[in-house]
Formats: sequence, C-alpha cells, structure tokens
Amino acid sequence: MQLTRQGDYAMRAILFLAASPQARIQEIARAQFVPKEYLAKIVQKLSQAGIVTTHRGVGGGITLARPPEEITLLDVVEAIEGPVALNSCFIRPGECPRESYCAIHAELEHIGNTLARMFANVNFADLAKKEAALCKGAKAWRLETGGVGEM
Amino acid sequence: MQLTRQGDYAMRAILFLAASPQARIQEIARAQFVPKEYLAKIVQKLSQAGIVTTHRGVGGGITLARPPEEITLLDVVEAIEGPVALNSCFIRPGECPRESYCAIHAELEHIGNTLARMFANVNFADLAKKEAALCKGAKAWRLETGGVGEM
DNA sequence: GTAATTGCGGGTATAATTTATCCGCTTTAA
DNA sequence: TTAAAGCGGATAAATTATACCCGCAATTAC
Repeated sequence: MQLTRQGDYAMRAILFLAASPQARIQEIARAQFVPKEYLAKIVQKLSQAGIVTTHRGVGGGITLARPPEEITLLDVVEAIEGPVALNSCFIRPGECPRESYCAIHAELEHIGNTLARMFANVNFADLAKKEAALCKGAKAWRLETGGVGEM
Repeated sequence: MQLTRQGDYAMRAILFLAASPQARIQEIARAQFVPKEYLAKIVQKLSQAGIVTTHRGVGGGITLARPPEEITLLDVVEAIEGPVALNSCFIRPGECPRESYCAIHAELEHIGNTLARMFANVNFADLAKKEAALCKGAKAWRLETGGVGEM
C-alpha cells in the first residue's frame, strides 16, 4: 500500500520547481537527496505526461508546464505509478473470473476512486505554501536543538 | 498503488468464510482460484493476526475468529500487507531528512489515514450480503449470455 | 495406539518490480 | 565549434511477490 520511491522523488521535484521557476536536474537531485541519473528518468516520465517542460543545452533545465495551482498529486502519481487503483482487476479487465459479481471488487473500486479524488484535491501551489510555513517552524526548531536537514 | 495478490486472496478467503462456518484451506483455494500452498501461507498470517482460528486434524479447517461484522477490510489488509501508509517515511521514522518540515509527508499522512478509515468502514458481513445480491444478478446474466465463472 | 487428516513452519525457486547506473546521441546556446 | 543539458536505450543489482515442497505436530476416528 505504498507509493514507490520514484513517486516520492517526483513529488519532491515538482515541489522544488513550484518554488524555483527553472532548474537543472542536477540541482534538484542535489537539493532533494535523489540520485541524479535516476531523477533524469523520472523527469522523462513527467515530461511525457505533460507536467514539466524540458529545455536542452546550455542554460537549459526543466520548468513546470503549467502553474503549480494546476498540478495535483494525482497528476504526478499517475504519471509515475500509473492509474490509481487498488486492485489489478481494474487495470486488466476480464482477468478475474469473479469480476461480474465480486463485492470486494466493487468496494475497492469505490475506495480507489475516493483515494484518487483525494490526490486530485491537493495541488502544488498549496503544498509549496505549506512547506514554507513548516520550514519556518523547523528552522526555529533546528536552531534550538541542533537538528539537521537541507531546506 | 495496488494491493498485492496476497491481499486479494486473503479478502476472498475471509469472504468465503463469512458464508461458510468452517472450511478447509483446500476447499477455499479451489473455490476462489487460489493456489492452495500459497493460501496456506496467507492463512497463517490471518491466524497470527487473530482474524481466523485454525483447527488441525480430521474434520479440521479454519473458521473466523469473530463474527464477520467485526472483521473489516482494514484488519485483513493490515494483517497481510502491513500498516496502511502511502509513504515509507511513516513506517521507518527518522529515515528522511526532510521529515520535520515536509508538506508532502503531512499530506500523504492525512490521505493515508483517510484511506485506512475507509477500509475500516467495510466489514465482511456487509460484503457477503452484497456478494449474494450481485451473485443473483450475475446468475441471471450468465444464463442469458453463457458467461462462465465459479460462484 | 495407530493411521489418516489437516494445519505449521521452514526452506527454496522463480518471476516481477524497483532502484540505480552507464553511455553514446541530440539539441541548444554562447 | 564547443560545452552544457536532457534523451533514450541497455543493463545490473536489490528487493519483493509468488509459488511450491517437505517433514513435523496436532487432532480425530477406528
């Protein structure tokens, strides 16, 4: 029941871009503790999904393809992990012989849809705002306790 | 974002037991199209989680440890797949350096909790009732179309 | 008390997926 | 023309999921 690390990396990258207009993969990778070669692959998926736009060559990098208000967790999760569905039945229909009368199927479908809706209700502009607020708090906390962590 | 096949098998087994008071692993496996050796492993987990009670020897088999009204999807999912959490951060705290100020973390935690609550709201008595209703419909449908499938 | 049945638990094999890295290529701007 | 940056294909390594097997322990019937 977990997202993959790829999904995590992707969300962090988009969150980073919501705060910086444009950045190179290498920069994002460094800031977010992600192996840059791997992040490059992830960015390709995000690019193919139309979430980011890439620019090659000197002075290149990646930017969000649309304002962060219009990018949701669902967009990113689906770009990386495929459709949000709790059961493989939904992804390859006709596979399960119980399909036509399965109460579990029906229930999981409903819960999965609700889950997808929850993801869709979170956009990256809000996340960036929240992060900034949390970050402020954490900064104060770090000064007091000597805790560490890139911000 | 999917449950594993194990989770699926486990749910089907419990649903089966909600309709039959007691059954052998082999019976359940046959009826639900599950490899019986594999199901045996899954039943062990369900047993250790206190969801089913097992009885060895002639005339043995497994029974639900409590009435199906009191067994939820969450119980079964957690017994098989571990805690319902969308991000590994929640399972191994202290791993992520961003933990203390991460807006994504906070959001996923919230969504994950809601998801768990949705699972907890579905019990197997209700599922069994729904299945019976769906099954009736499917039976009629099968007679008309010649479709197949164990019921 | 012996035999048949049924689950227990440990081990192993296979496959699939996830994570990560590498390298030659294309595009782009200076 | 060159250096920077992403593209895309290949592959390796690690982890997890799926499945099977076997001897053992418990239980019941005879």
